[in-house]
Amino acid sequence: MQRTKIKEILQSDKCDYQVNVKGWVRSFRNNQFIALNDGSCMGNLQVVIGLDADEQLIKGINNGVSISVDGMVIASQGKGQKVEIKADAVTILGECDPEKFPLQLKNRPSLEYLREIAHLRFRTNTFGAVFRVRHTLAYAIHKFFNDRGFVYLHTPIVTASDAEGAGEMFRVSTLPFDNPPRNEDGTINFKEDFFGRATNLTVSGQLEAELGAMAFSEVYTFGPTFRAENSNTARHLAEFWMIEPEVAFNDIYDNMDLAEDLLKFVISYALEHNREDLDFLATRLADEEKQKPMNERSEMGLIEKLEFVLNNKFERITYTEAIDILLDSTAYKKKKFQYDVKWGIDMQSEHERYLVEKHFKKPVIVTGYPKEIKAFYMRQNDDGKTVAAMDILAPGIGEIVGGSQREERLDKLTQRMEEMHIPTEEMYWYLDTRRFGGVPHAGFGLGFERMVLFVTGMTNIRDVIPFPRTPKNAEF
RNA sequence: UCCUCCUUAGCUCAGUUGGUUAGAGCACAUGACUGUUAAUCAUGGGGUCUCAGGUUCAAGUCCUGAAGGGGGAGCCA
Repeated sequence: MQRTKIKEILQSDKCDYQVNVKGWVRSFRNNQFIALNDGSCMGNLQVVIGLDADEQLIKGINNGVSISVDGMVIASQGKGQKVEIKADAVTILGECDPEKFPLQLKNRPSLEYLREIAHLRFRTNTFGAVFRVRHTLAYAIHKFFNDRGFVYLHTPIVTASDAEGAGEMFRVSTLPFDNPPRNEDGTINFKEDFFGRATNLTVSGQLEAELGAMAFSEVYTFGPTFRAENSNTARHLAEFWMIEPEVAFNDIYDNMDLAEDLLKFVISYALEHNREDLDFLATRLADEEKQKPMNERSEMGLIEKLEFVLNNKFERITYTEAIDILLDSTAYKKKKFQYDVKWGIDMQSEHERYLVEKHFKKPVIVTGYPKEIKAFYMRQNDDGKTVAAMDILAPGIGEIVGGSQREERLDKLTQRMEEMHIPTEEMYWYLDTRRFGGVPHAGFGLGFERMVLFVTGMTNIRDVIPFPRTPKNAEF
């Protein structure tokens, strides 16, 4: 008999039909009631075993065991669920030694502990919900761009350029570590390496995406990104996923609209398709908040927050306005900021948090940053001081999107590259787009895990990627 | 990388001013009960108190160092 997904059975009120279900035992009560979960949804299906069941079978049914059940879906006699399965036959597919099974759900294992057994944590309610939502968000991103006629461009994972200066890179090499070929001056001879040159894992697909946009008009990338920074925070990973749309003929304002539309679309898509998971995560978050002192609790629940974001326009301010707001704040006047505020600084996270969480209390798009603190490819504004950059700051997360209108004027671009000591000869392929039919264009990078954090209400980025890679940690 | 806190049973955590045999809940085993919802009740087994030194008559408790983890910061998405 073909397997029926538990989600399908729980979603319908239909009764009195024969099914087969397979899944993992979450709890076994009273030698009679199995709570069975197959990952298709949050809820467990109650499987009822007759009291006359085989003793060996009953002994074998522990938490974590995988089973196959044939039986009749009936209206439940007990409270707590509409339907249940009266089992005719139960087969144990894979046993699970309860003495050794590290996942004991009744102990409410901590997120930190579950991170150490990340290969088993999918079998918990929290991580089940998180990764179903993560899937939905990934799908919604592709749907959003596909519906708008974007081409999904696969930019390379292995790259030779270190142009963007986005951070420390992981070297890709097949040279022997202990005895690499050397040049006469003692430096390593990468001409003998696999690619015939020094190569690294990508830190961004943007530059390549720009090339695609100069032909397809609108493209996006969605792939893994690698930063070898020694960052030990709840917001950083060495391997993370990034979405980078790049659109020809767009200016910075179109770019802001696109980013805001994208974020709102994927949030609404998740609310629509993963409501049960999000409700669970909202409850989990509310429980966690109860542990905190009053003044640290957030004013809104998770669902409320997501709906608020959907229903309100993101605040749009310039960097100069942002600095003025900070200078005018009581926090600044009472010297609450650890770092000083003045025009030209790269805003610290305490400043960004003030703007987003205290002043505006919603996502804020900041534009027009000083050119000194931004990348070479950003379009220079007429004031000669600022560039057409935009960062979207989200409450609780900080920078979730970073983007800009790109400098399409060849002379201005090469001049800026020279000022910042970026080799223009090596970057000929990038500059060619400005030489041969270049157009104004804009794009941004959206950190996927940061978005998953925002939507799920989780607080540590290591809990929203299946197998986190961070300094000193590449287990599993 | 910096600051700060933590590490006690398989898990979550108590452990008093340094003082005899380190406790609880859950999990596990055995038995009872059987429409349960983190089932319940009884009984039982389970400890290199993270590791290495040190102070002391005596260290889970105090000191030094190391490892791992949390929170905050920097870098950023």
